[in-house]
Amino acid sequence: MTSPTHAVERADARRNRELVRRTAMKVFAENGMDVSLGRIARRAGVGAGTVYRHFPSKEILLEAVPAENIDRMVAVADRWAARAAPGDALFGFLVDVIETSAGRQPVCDALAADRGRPRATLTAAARRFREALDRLLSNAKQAGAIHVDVQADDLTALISGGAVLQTTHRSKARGGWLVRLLLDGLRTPVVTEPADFRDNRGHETTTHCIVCGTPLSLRTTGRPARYCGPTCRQRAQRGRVAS
Amino acid sequence: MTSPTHAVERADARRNRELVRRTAMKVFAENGMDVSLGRIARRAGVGAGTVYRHFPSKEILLEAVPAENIDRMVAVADRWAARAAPGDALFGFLVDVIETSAGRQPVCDALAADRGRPRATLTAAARRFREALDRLLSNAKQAGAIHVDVQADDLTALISGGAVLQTTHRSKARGGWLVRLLLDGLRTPVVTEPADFRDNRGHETTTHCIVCGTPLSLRTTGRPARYCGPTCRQRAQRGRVAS
Amino acid sequence: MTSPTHAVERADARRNRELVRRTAMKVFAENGMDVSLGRIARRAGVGAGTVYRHFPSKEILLEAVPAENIDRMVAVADRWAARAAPGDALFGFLVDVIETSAGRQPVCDALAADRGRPRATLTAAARRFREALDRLLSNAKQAGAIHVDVQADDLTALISGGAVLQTTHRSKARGGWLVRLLLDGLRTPVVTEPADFRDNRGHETTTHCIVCGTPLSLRTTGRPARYCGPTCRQRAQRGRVAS
Amino acid sequence: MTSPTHAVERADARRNRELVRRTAMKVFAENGMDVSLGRIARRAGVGAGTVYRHFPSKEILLEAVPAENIDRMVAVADRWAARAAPGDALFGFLVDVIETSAGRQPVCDALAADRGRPRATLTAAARRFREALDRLLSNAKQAGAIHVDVQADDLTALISGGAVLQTTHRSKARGGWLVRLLLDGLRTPVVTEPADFRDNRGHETTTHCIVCGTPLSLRTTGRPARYCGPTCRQRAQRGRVAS
DNA sequence: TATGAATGAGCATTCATTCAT
DNA sequence: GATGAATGAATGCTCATTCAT
Repeated sequence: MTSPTHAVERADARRNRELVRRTAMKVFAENGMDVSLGRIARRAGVGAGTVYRHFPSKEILLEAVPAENIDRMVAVADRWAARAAPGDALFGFLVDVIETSAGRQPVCDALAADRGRPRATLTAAARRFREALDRLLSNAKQAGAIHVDVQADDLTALISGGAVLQTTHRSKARGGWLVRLLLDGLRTPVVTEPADFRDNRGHETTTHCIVCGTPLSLRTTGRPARYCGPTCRQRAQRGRVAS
Repeated sequence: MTSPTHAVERADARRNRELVRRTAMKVFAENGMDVSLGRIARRAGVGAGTVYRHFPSKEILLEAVPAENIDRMVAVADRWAARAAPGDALFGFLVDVIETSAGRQPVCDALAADRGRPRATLTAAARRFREALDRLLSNAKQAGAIHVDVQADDLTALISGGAVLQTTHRSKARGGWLVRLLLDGLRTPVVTEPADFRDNRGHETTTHCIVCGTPLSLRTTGRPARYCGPTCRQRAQRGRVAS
Repeated sequence: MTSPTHAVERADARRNRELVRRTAMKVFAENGMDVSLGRIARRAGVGAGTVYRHFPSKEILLEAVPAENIDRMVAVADRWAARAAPGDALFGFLVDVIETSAGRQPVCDALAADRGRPRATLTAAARRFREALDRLLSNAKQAGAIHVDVQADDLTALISGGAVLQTTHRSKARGGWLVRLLLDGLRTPVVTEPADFRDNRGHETTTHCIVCGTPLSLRTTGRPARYCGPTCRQRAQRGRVAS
Repeated sequence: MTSPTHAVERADARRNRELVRRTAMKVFAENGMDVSLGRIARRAGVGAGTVYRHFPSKEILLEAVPAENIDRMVAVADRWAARAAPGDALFGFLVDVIETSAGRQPVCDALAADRGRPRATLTAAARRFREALDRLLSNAKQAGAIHVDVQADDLTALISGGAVLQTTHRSKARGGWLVRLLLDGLRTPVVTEPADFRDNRGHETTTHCIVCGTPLSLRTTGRPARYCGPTCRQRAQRGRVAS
C-alpha cells in the first residue's frame, strides 16, 4: 500500500497486460480470431479474471491487437516518407503494408470505414493510419508519381484487397509479384521520379535494383540498398572498373 | 400416392429449400459466416428442423450456398466466352465476378486452393469454375490480350482480392472504378483486339462505349450494346449525319 | 368407399400394423430401446405418419413389442403345463423364459409390478403371464416339488434377475448353467417327481436326458425327447440290446 | 496466492464436485442413466457449466459415478476378507454387494465384460473389483466352502442378476431372502467351515445368529456380532445360566 | 490484484409429434 | 390411408463474463 509497493504493482500489471496482448496476437495468428478467451488465458499462463482486468471485454481485446499492428504500420509509413522519393515511398509503403497485413482480416477491416458499433481504440489507430497515408499520397501526387484521381479511400480499400489477394494466392511470392504488377497500373507512366532524391541522412535512394530493376524492400537500418544482391553489386563494380 | 400428389409435395419442399438457401445467402452476406442456424431459421420463418431437413449440417449449408453462387458464375463465364472478343471476355468476366462476389467471403475462399477438410460439393464447384476460367484465359493469351505471365491461379486470387477491395471501399462505384483501373494493368498495351470480333449471333461486339470509352456491362439478351447510354448514341448518330 | 373397398383397406392397414410391429421388434433387438421412430419407419419402409396411425405414441409402440413377447411366453407356459410333470414344468418354464428374455430389459420390467405411469397393454399382458405362472407354481407346490415358501412374486423377480445374469455373463452357455444351478436351490430335495408322468398325448416325459442327465429343452412338436442327442440314444439302444 | 488461499479455493471446488456426483448418483438411481445433465445440474442447484467443469462430458460422469461405487465395494470385500471365515466372507460379500447395487444398473454393467467403447476409469475400477473378488473366491474354494465349478465370471454375472432380482422384487426384504436362498445353492453342503475362525483382531466370528440362524450383516466396527438381536442374546445367556 | 470456479445464454443437432398434400 | 415435410422443445456442450476466495 505504500507508494513504492503501488509502483511495483503497477509495473506488474503493465507487464501482465503486455503478456496477454502478445499472447493474444500469437494465438490469433495461429488459430484465427475465433479462439476463446480461455485458451488465450491458458496460453498466457494467467487466470481468466486477469484477462478481464486488462481488457474488459473480448471485443476490446479484439481491438487492441490489430490497433497495435496498425500503429506499427504508421511507423513504417513515417520511415518510408523519410527515406525514399515521394512515389517510391508511397508504393513501397503499400507493398509493405499489404505484405504485413496478409492473413490479418481484422486489420483490414479496421482500415476501412467503421462498420458496426464504434470501436474507439481501433478507430483512433485507423485515423492515425489515415493521416500518415494522406501525407504519403499528397507527396506522391505533388511529385506527379501517381494517377491524379487516386484518393486515400482508394488506397485503404486497395490495401485490404491486396492483402486478401496475397493471402489467397497459392504462392505467397507470386501473390506479391501480382500485387506489384497491379500497383504499377496506378503510377503515372510519363513522369519519372527526380533522380537525385536523398533521404534524411543524405543518401541517394532507389526502390529498384539499379542494375536489374528488381524491386528492393525497404531496410530501415543501414545505408539504403541500391542492388538486389551481391551479384548485381559486383556486376556494377566491374562495369565501373571496365569503363 | 398418385404422381401429381408426389410432384406437388416435392414442389413444396423445393420451395422451402430455396427459401432457406436464399435466406442463408442474405444472412451470410449481412453478418458473416458465423451466424447461427437459429438466426437463419428465424429469418426464413421456418423451424430449426426445417433447415436441418434440407441441409443436414451447418457445414453442408456453408458449402451449398457458395457452391450455388460459383456455379452461377460459371454460367456467366460461358456467356462471356460466347459473346465477346477473347480479351474483352476475360476482363469483362473478371469485373462481373468481382462485382458479384463483393461481400461474399466464402465464395472467394472456395475459389482458392482448398484449406481445411475437403469439402466435396464446394471443391467440385471450384473445379468447374477453374476450368471455365482456364478457357477464358487461354483464349485471351492466344489473342495476345493479357500479360503472358498471368496464370489462372493469379486470377482466382485476384478475384478474391478485388471482391474485398470493392466491398471494403466506402463507395461501391469508386471501388469498381479502381478494380478496372488495376485490371487494365494486366492488359498487353500494344496488342489491340481484332476490331471485327463478332459474337455467335453475328453481331460486332465491344466492351466499351465506342463514343466515350465507358465500360459496358454484358447484356445477355438483345443486341450487344455499343454505347454507354442514349446520350452517346445520339452523339454518334449526329456525328454520322454531320460527316 | 363401398364395403369391399373398406374391407380391403382394413386388410392393408392390419398388414401395415404388423409390419411396423415386427420391424420395431427387430430394431429394438438390434439397437436397444433408444432407437428413434424415424429409423423404425425407414426400416419398415413406411412414412412416419403411418407409424403414428397405428401406434399413437412412441410409448404405446414401446409397450406393444414386449407385450407380444410376454404373450408368447404365456403360450410357452401352457405348453409346459400340458407336457411335463408339475415340478419339471415350472422349472423348465423358468429356464425357457429366462433364456428367451435375456437381453430384453423391457420384458423384465413389464413382469415386475408396474412402475411409472400405468401402461394398459403391458399391464394386461403381465396379468395374463402372472396367471399362467400361478398355475404352474401351485401345481408344483401341490406336487411338493418346490420350496413351499416361494411365491409368484419371487418368481417374476427371479426371471428378471436370471435374464440379466445370463445377458451379463461372458458366456451365454455358462450363464445358463449357473441359472439352472441356482434354480435347483429352490427345489425340495427329498421329494422326487412321480416317475410316470405322462403328457396330454399320453407320452412319458422327462426334463433331463435319461442317459447322461443333460437338461433337455422343451420341443412343442413331435414326440417328447428323452435323450440329449443321437449319441445317448444309440447308447441306450445298445444297452437294451445287450441286456 | 498464498498456500491457504489456494487450499480454500480447492476445498470449495471439491465440495461442489462432490455435490454434483452425489446428485448424479441419486438422479441416476431414480430416473435411470438417461437423465439429461441439465436435470442433474438443476437438482444439484448449480449451473450446467459447473457440471461440465468437473465432468467434462456426460460419458465421463457416467463412468465416474459407478466407478466410485465399485471402489467402495472393493473396500467392503477387503473388510470381509479380514473379518470372516473364507466361505462366510465370500457369501457375506456377495449379499452385501447385491444389496448395495440394487437399483444401480450401471454398476452392474461395469462389472461385466466391457461392452462398447473402452471406458478407462470404469475398466480400471472393474479390474480392482475383479481382483478382490478373485481373492475371496480362491480362499473359499481352498476352504471347500463353495461349489468347485464356480468361477469369478459367474459371480460378477450373479451380482448383476441378484441386484436386478432384488430391485425388481415387490418387497426388498423378500428379494433379499430369495437371493440368499439362491446363493445357498452354491455352497458345498458337506463341508462345514472350521468352527473356530478368528478375525484379525482375534475374535471368533460367525455369519449367522448362533441361536436362531438368521444371517448377520457384517459390522466393520465393534466386536463381531454373534446374535441377530437382543432377544437371542438374552436367550443364550439364560441358556448358559440354566446349564 | 490474481485466480479460477460458477454462471447461464447460446449453439448445433435430434426427434417425437403434427399436418398439409 | 399414406406420406414425409414442418415444427419446436430438449440435449450435450461451449464460452464470455462475473465473483468469491
